[in-house]
Amino acid sequence: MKQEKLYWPPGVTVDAVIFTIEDGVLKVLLIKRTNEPFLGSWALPGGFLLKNETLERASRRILKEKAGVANIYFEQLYTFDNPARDPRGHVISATYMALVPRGDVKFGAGELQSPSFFSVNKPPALAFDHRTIVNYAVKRLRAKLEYTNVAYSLLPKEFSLLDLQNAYEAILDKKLDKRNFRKKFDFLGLIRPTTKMQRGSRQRPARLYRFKSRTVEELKKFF
Amino acid sequence: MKQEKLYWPPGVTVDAVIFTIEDGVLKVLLIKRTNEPFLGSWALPGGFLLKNETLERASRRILKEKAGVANIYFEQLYTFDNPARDPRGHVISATYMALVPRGDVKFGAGELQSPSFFSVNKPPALAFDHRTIVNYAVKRLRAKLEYTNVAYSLLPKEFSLLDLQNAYEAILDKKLDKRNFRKKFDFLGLIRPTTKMQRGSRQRPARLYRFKSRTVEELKKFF
DNA sequence: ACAAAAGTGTTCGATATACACCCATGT
DNA sequence: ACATGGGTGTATATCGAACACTTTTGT
Repeated sequence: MKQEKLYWPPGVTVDAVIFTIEDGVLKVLLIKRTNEPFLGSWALPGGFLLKNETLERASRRILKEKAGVANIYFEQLYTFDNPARDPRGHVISATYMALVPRGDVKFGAGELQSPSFFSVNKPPALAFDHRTIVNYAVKRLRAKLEYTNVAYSLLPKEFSLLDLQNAYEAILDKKLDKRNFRKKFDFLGLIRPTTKMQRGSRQRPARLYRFKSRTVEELKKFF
Repeated sequence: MKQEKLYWPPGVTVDAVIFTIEDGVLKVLLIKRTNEPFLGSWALPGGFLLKNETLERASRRILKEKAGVANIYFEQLYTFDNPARDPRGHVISATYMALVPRGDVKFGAGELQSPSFFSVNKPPALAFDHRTIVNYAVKRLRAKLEYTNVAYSLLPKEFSLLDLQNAYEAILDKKLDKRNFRKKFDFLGLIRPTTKMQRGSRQRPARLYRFKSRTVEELKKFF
């Protein structure tokens, strides 16, 4: 190919927006950068592709390294390539969104980057264009919640109906009516009651439920 | 950074799925490849990024070169990087979807790649993973049609209600009820009648309408 | 007994769907 | 006159939203 000289491969990174629900709040996993640029800033976990690594494999690697989780729900979001996004030059970032139950996360023992979850409502200042990326991810997650069953991937295997409703309320950022919420899930048939009850609270124990399917399904409508 | 040697920038290309409506059918622009690999196959217009070119700039360049259009609606779709998608090696492709009124398209005069529109329902065999990309784009376009006013970008400035309905039917691939369709648009208030009537048919002339806004707007619901 | 969350139905308004006939024009 | 698409309303079904009290448990 004659024009070979014109091709100029930009750097390719992957950044992961890892969401969880903690204390009834939607949170995102951030790490403290130990390299320039933006040394010391909070940022999304991510990095350059390794040799011959695909975008998806790189995302899985990051999920494993930073959050100790595998085989969870994740999907590609968008590829950001604003020329000003990286002071080092032309670096494009393919971004992924992952959803994890808080209890499944195990931060690496010798992790120097102090990975922590932050509320998406009051996050610290972020490196690069990561604030934009988080906002985009939240928007996508909201949309997804309305026409799929992805909520299963944020909750433990067994959960009360209030847990479920709290997750929806945290993500959609609005109050929902308890009776209508339960009616909707009843109608959708996505979850199944177990025989177990929630333990350790000092109120009436709630029945625990499970999602019938732990793979993504699209629904007609939702909320 | 110590791990520099591990970074291996893959090639980065852009491919454009350019849709239009012609003869009441949803069509996609394809070119005949004049280079290896897949020499002689039909493919989406696209190519490697030029030096310092952003993904979006590259998409605009391709739109201009292959379809002679600028300032039209387009959006990023997805970044494909299946390792088997390109026989030359690790090449990732950021894909864009563009919507153009058929009448606005001007194929380049000395164009060797015979750009032509093909129905998305019976397309020829396509190079690389372009069939997958087209299917993905159709799905996105359908979804978009249901909660935005993007239809404006597929139609000429002035159009009859039947033109509009035909566009929706072509994309959604189902028949719609004429009265309900008009009622919906009436309710949504997206279009405005002009004083002009359609000329040159041998039936009763239809009133011509315009979209009130030719920028993308999100709606609550749609079809 | 009391505090706290669990659990449970009905009414009403809005929206979606189904459906058929007369009109205006060109040939 | 006739063929062709242009244009118009109503009735029903479905879905979403609003709303409050009794029950069960732990302390």
